[in-house]
Amino acid sequence: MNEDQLYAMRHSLAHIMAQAVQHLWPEAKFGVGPVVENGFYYDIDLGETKISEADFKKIEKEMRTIINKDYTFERSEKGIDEALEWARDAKQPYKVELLNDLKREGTTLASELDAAMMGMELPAGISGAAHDSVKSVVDVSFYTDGDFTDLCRGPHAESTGKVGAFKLTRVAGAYWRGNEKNPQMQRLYGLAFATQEELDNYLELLEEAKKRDHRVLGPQLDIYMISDAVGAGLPLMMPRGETVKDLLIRYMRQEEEKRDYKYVETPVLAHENLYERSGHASYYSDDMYKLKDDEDQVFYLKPMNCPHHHMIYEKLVESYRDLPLALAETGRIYRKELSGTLSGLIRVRGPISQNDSHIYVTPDQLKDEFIRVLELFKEVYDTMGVTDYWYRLSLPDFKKDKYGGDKTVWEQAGESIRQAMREFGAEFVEAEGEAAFYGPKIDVQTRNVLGKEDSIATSQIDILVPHRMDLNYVDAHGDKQKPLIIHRAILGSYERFMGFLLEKTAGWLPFWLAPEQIRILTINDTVMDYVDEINTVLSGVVLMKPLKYNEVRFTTDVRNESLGKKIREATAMKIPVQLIVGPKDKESREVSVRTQSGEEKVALDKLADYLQAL
RNA sequence: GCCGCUUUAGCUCAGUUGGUUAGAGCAGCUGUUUUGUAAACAGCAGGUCCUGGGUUCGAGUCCCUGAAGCGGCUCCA
Repeated sequence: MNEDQLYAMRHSLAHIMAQAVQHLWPEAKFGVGPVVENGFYYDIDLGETKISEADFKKIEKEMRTIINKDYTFERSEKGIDEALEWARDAKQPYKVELLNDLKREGTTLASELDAAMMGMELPAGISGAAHDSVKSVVDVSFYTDGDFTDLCRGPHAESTGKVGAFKLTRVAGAYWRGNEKNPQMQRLYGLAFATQEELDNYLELLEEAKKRDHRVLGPQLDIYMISDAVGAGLPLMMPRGETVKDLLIRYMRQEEEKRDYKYVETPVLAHENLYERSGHASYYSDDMYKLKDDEDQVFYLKPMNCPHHHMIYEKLVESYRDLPLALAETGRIYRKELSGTLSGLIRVRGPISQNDSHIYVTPDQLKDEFIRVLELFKEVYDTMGVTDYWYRLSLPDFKKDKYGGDKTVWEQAGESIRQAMREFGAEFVEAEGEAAFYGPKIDVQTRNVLGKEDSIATSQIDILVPHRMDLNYVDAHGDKQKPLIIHRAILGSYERFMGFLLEKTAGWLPFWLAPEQIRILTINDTVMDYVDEINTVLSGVVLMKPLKYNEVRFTTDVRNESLGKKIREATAMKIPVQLIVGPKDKESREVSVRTQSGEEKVALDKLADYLQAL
């Protein structure tokens, strides 16, 4: 089965599901029902009636009945006014709304998703997403199977009998047309594959992915914990987690200082005036933790480090000769995230320890400095073993009023980044409407264990705040100029990156980062004196790559337990190097090294070299 | 924040239509065992059934609050 057939099949299942729902709840009002990765969904408004997972059996049964009847999917076309009449007769207000928008604007504006659902007949060469160019829609298409007709562009499977294997997976709330102010509909999700076997395989994959989830692994490996007493979204780094985080911080600082970044530290609080001056207050004051002191002064817990750094810029920079200037900080920030968005280490309220830096440049330094940032991205990600990522160039969508300032400056900045990316040879996609309010940006995108796209880091151009905050330098002609700012976070936040790394490695962090790198497992207590010798050797091992002066971290398990049990426990804690020591090893002055890749004997006097090479 | 689901021992989970002292495995403790590449054996101990209300002769179980977690939506400087 090819991709197109699979698409048609999944899309047909969306119709069949809607049809089944209509049989069970005739008052159902339908929104849109597109194909998504691995399946489909349909948005349904049932008023007060709530569908729960307990209803899935019933719906699936009805779907099977429809499938067994093997109705043909028949396509028909109607003029737009005729279509509107149909939607009104069928008491489908959401379809009426979509058709009205189609008639008026040539598109449904809300998103490309909606356009894909319409039976739009577009003039040749114009895609559904090109809002501005399409102004009239003449005909729309419908598909009918049995007693169910839906506005739809298609294509569909030949008949309801030819739709492969499916399973309803969940129901969720979803705002009509993605707008919080609109009513919330019930979104029914289903998985669909060509065969039952493929569906089963996918379900198994989901189970496997769960085991790699950093929210499971993190607490299991004593990396971090969440305590109800402390609060939601406020993870506590445990000793092992703090070890990893500190190593990451030290490594980044090493790499950044090599490249002439200047480290600073700024307070976690700031007076409200700072955010009013920077312009952040008007965008984000609802999302900042506000504190009032006894003298009625208002402070915020800092939700970003930028304005603080700009104050240091003001003090340090007078002339173009002072540029570029890169200020860096492990900035601890706090954000009042909505409770429903919190998730493990990936989305927290704080602390978010940012690997943050602001690089102040003249306009003609912008491109080269941006390339240097891209080089650092590559260097760091290569070291971390992160290879499956791509860049997203996020540009403004001027139809949103979020984007202020001079349009040509935005365009120039966007073009500089594009140039830099091309010169550097980075692969990237462009996304309209994803820019920050102060400038275009690139995001580093990857996929999590479930295949869902996620940002792990960002690099942004700030073209607005230097004007807002009146940041200046004097150029070669003695004239006052505004700098541009590259705002970048290579590892994003250290917490988030740790979550990402745990999932990517399934908990098997690279040797240099493992909180407990080595565990000595004894076979019996006749080798205690030899264990002391090994301890002495390990105490002298200091790793030099990729982080310099990284003292080796090891423990000893001399408990009165079987070797098998000691191995089992050490492996459960994902300890990369297990040294098994028994009478035979003592005799031959070796250790038995057990790693994920196998077992080998290493002579005690070669052990230090062996570890350096890992 | 919104919609749906979930919350029982340190961990993973059982717990029938509301009915005596709420169960299991692992972990823990005590004893025996000195072990060669993923769980030695036996015994013991361990629980405000998420919080606060309510219905009932009786609530882990039913109803209402709230909290936290999960899946989405919205948001993400």
